[in-house]
Amino acid sequence: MPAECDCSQSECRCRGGDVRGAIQPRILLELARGPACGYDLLEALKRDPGGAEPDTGNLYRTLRWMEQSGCVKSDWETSRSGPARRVYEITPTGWEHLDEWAEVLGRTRRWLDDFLEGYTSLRRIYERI
Amino acid sequence: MPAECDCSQSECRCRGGDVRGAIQPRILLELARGPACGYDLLEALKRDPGGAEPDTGNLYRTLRWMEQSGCVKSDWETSRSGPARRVYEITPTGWEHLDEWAEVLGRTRRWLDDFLEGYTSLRRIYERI
DNA sequence: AATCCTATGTGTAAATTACATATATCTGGT
DNA sequence: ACCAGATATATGTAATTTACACATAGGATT
Repeated sequence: MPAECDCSQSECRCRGGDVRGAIQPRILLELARGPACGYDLLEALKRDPGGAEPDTGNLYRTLRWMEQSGCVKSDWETSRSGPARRVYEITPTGWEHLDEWAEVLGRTRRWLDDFLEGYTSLRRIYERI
Repeated sequence: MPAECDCSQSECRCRGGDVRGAIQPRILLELARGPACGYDLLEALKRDPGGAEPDTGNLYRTLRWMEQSGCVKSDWETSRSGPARRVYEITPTGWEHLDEWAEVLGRTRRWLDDFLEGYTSLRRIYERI
């Protein structure tokens, strides 16, 4: 059983149920709303209801990788007070990738629909016993 | 971008989009339909539309672990012709876990709904530019 | 001057997933 | 009789992903 399982065994495989590699589409969708720096994204993803808590290290590394692959581009912003911020924005390539992610995630949702439907009907049968 | 990406770079993070740890609930749901051995489950999961190709090694290991944790129980079946089969069936504990998985997966689906809705509306705005 | 919030990053352990391989039984064809 | 192929279970480990810990630095507040 996932996430909220409290059996603190090291062999417990009570994790999962969330979407793998979701940090990328989440970043892209956030940037689709407008430019943001890593810290902004971190805060935004924390607020995202139902979404997994983002990991700082992975977020910044993913952003650098996404820049290399052309999904986002960044510029240093020093005008504000406080430490310099690397502000990211989504590129046309990023939009393409977001489109592809949306397709894949649509398929995932359909699979979940089927699974949950199957579950519900089998559960009804089981209850009758 | 996920799954179907063909950029054969080793650093390409074009994977993901599927549900993490899904092999467990998939096994439980299959066993909820009736008893089955590992090979049966393998075939069933292959047929499952939209579901990821199951991995032989992980399937058998997961089954053994699930038996240890009480979700399933098994008996050797030697009556049939061919190699002996270890036939699994779901236990009441397994049903409880399946219920928990269904809850978690329901939340994942809601998150996907929100994501895809956000995507669709932002995409519409982007197109207009 | 100490502490907190903002901000970006690196290092690496732990967990998961993917791939390769080993073993054994039976069936059907040549 | 022998070989290929389907059935069936399992182990070993490489590759990848995720999680956790830590380092650094500017500026504001107390």
